[in-house]
Amino acid sequence: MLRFHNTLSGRLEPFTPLHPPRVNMYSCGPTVHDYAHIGNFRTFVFMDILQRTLRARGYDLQYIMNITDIDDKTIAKSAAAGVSLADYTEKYTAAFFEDFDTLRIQRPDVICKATEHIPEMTRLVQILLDRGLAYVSDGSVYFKIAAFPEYGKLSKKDFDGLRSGARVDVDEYDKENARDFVLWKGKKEGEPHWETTFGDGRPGWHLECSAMSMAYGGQTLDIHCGGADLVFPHHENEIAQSEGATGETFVRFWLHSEYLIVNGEKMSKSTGNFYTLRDLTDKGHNPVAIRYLLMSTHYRKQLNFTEEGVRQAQAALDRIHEFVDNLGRRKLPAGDHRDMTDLCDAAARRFDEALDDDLNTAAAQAALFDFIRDVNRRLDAGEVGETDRARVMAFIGKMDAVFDILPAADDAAAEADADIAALVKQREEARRTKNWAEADRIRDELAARGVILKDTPEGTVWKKN
RNA sequence: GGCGGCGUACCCAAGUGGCUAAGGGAGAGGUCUGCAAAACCUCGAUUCAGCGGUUCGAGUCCGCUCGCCGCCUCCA
Repeated sequence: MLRFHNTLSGRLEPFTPLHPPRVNMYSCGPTVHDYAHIGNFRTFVFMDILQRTLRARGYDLQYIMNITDIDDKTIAKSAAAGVSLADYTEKYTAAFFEDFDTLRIQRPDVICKATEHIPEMTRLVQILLDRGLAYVSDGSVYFKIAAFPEYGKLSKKDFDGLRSGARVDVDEYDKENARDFVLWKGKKEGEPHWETTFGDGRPGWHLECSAMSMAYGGQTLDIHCGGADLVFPHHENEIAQSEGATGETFVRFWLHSEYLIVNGEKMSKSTGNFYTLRDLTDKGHNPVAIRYLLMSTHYRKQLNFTEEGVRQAQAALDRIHEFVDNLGRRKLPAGDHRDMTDLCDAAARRFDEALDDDLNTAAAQAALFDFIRDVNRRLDAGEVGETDRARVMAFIGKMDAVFDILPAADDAAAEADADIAALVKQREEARRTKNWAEADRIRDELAARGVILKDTPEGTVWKKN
């Protein structure tokens, strides 16, 4: 039984979609004004585990993600760079999905850009105006929080005091209440704008997620997720806009991932602890190790990202890879063992139960390592047959459908260096004739090239360091 | 000030009242090996920030103290 922590209730709840097996899931994507950083990817890896788990459980998932390609930052930066907004955001949108590939994050089924959904947004604004939940002021349209009593239910904030009391100074816009948020920003000189019946301008940030998520996922979404920092005000505002317009529950399950911090403090460019994925891969870190590290802490707990952590993750990853390689090249007798069948079944069950429990990836990793140790023990004892191997690999395949941490087939091919293979063969011949001096010479030569040799009962295998 | 979270071995990290506190890294032994390396196996917390309390029983619940962090403004 799959269950998730719902931010709305603050509790773990059994997950059931509104219309099984269909699941509509929306997550807040990037504002494409720069390269995404490692903190962003913590959240996107979490979403990746979420979508893969849902698919592994047989759900017919439609995963929707937006691209914010118009906002203050994108407008300002594109202008500063002297390129069009579209050209500017296209560059960083492409970079964003390149990073997805690098981290093996599966792409959403629907990727929607704000600028391509202006009609959906203006329709939503008009409905809110018609229903008295929004008002025009000084050319812009604002959502009237006082008209939506449930405002604050997601972030557990009480705005009663603020509504009647102190009014914060509002310099630029004329709002009835300081907490009212902008739906539609009035036209400004030099900024992109669209014509509407309630005034020319451009959408406010919160609007796009309500409009696009409902356009693709319907009035009531099964899951909406994002980083914890979006709970307020972004998601709170989405609820107000959406439920205000439809009168229906907007989202049934809200899932939020906690912050990633770096070296114990919040990532910021000024303190020099700000990493993009590219910074880390340039330093030689394996992106799959980064992926592994990002899923080794539960998503609702802060993760302190360090390069030492990446190294530890790489070591853990190596152990898994080693296990699969070793199992693959062993010569095994035909047949199977009852004990091995039970072992595989139990591992698969434990792995699934861990993920079912609010995506407990750390516990799922532990299940994997326990399994690896148990199989290694039996391998040493000669208690693993060909059929057992197939069962082990079947579980490994199931695991990797969610974790996606095993080497891709073409990775292995890329490593197949004929020159190295020839030297390894020469050394094996030297060893066969007990020409130890020559064998050691070749070993040293390869070591100098970063190649590590492993003399196994099945022959010598090698890998690049 | 309001809301929320965290503090488990040298490091990372599970644990959502009840058999001997998962797992990974590092470390220490051992097996294999021509020697190595790699790999594999084994061993590592009478103890869960501290102090009280509830309970037959608490790392797990309650209270207080100390330390750390997030949100309350754009932010994954």
